[in-house]
Amino acid sequence: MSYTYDYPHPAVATDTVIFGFNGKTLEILLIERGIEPFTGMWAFPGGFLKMDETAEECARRELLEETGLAIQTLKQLGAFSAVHRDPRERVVSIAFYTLVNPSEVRGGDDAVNARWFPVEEVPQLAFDHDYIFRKAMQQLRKDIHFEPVGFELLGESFTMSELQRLYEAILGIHFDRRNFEKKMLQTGILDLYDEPDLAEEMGSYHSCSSMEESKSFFGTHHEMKTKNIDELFGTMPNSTLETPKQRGRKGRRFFFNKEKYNRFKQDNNSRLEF
Amino acid sequence: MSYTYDYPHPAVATDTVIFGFNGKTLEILLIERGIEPFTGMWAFPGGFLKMDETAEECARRELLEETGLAIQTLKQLGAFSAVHRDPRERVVSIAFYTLVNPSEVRGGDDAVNARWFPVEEVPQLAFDHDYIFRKAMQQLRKDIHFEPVGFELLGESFTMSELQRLYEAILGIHFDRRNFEKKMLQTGILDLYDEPDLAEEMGSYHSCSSMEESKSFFGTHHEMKTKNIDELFGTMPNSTLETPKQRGRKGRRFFFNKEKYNRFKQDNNSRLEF
DNA sequence: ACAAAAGTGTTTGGGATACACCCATGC
DNA sequence: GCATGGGTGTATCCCAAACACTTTTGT
Repeated sequence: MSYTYDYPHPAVATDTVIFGFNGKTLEILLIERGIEPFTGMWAFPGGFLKMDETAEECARRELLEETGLAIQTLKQLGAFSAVHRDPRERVVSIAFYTLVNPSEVRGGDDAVNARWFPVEEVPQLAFDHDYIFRKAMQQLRKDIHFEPVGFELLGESFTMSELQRLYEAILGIHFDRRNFEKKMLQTGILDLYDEPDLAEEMGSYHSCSSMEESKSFFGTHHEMKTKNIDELFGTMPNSTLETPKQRGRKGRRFFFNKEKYNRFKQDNNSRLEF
Repeated sequence: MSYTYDYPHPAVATDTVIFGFNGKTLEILLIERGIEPFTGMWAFPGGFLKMDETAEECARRELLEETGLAIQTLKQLGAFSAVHRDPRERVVSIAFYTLVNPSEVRGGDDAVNARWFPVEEVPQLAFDHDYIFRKAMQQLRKDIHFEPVGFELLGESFTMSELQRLYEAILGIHFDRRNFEKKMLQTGILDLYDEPDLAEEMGSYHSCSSMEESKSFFGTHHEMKTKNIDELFGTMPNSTLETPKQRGRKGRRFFFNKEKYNRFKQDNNSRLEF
């Protein structure tokens, strides 16, 4: 079966950058390519658009097929249309990004050829995915200032320092603990989390974030270092990378109150911030 | 001649939202469709992607062909991929937006079926262009906080109140004159403009902005009102719409100092603004 | 002359920043 | 018991916001 057009048509594909946060480092989910071109290289999950689905639906479908992840929210990064970005034929890719709570995802890890990489240790990627990755990082850093994207990376509840570490990992800067907490609470979009069942909550908490698991999981690819990441993280203080133990203590837990956020959003719609 | 593929390919097109500012209102440039579908309706300039050009090159080319505008900078809005957004065939459109100094554009006005519309008076548009327009307004309002997009809408030099009216038109809010000036000057990206030749400067200034020209130009379409615009501008104070004369007085003129901006940008790269 | 816009400073309040000690927990 | 992280309050500073009168220009 073949499809004929009066004018040449490019192929249209989607690619998705999936960010995760393991309590210490920000990571992205990559798959290893099994076919040409770029066999053996790592790339973002994605695939070709079907004629009866939107780009976002396509990205969601490919994500489910390739990584087992069922994602609700995807944010569009934009279209990438360099003429020779795919050596096979002309392919325009619409890229998305999303943030997931790692605990929901660990199941997909043992899928062959799909793995999380800390953003500081991303290998060279297939196609123009290095470029897409840089754009995704920029976008994430922009968005986190205005949208509660960060909370999607954490579990249903989280401690203030988990949240702070997340912000520090994304933005690459350090905040004063007390000032950070004050500012976050002042927004009014966080509420204290009454642990519904302490054992259960702590159980899932540990299962997705203890250092032992993280270490064994990230295992052997600490030597993979690329230049583009040095550009991105050149100004990042080492502090966020040096403290090995950052989880497991008790503390007040919070949750993201969506109703309060929606009200907050309406109030702060238009303000001047050159 | 025809083109055959093993899998169905959507067509890929671009559309461009062109913002202009006439000293009082924010406008967009629309073209009237001469062919099916949506014959007679207004739409954004755009067209189909060629196989040897990027999406941005395509948008630039179509802009030149359809409106005579030679634009350097286009910002991508994103891809629009609703399955039935074009009744002819599956078309994915990559939308851009740009801001132009109206004085450079007035020449293109008399082209039949291309006209500027104040953003408050945009008619119903073809395809999903109403939606694209809303996205463009949102994006512009976001971007103006962080990027010096506004200056592209003004001439080489401008007065502080012209700049203020532009910000007020885009954001739909009112600023205190003195605070606005202080804040703008504090950024350090504006410099005083030494008029190179007073007569020449004032000449081109008047030629693109006097009220007489604006009035005759916008002439007869003040009755065109759409709901989606009411949504966007529901909270806009009437003040920006009621004062008829807002130009022509002398005053200190400024210009946008790109070198200073670049330095400013590097310094303020990462800051916390939830 | 009159109307509209340009030019100009100060005060005040709130939010951001900087900063240090004690306590609880886990090892 | 030791190390790590959790919990907590205050003083300062800077920026944003509010605010009015005089001068200049255009008609």
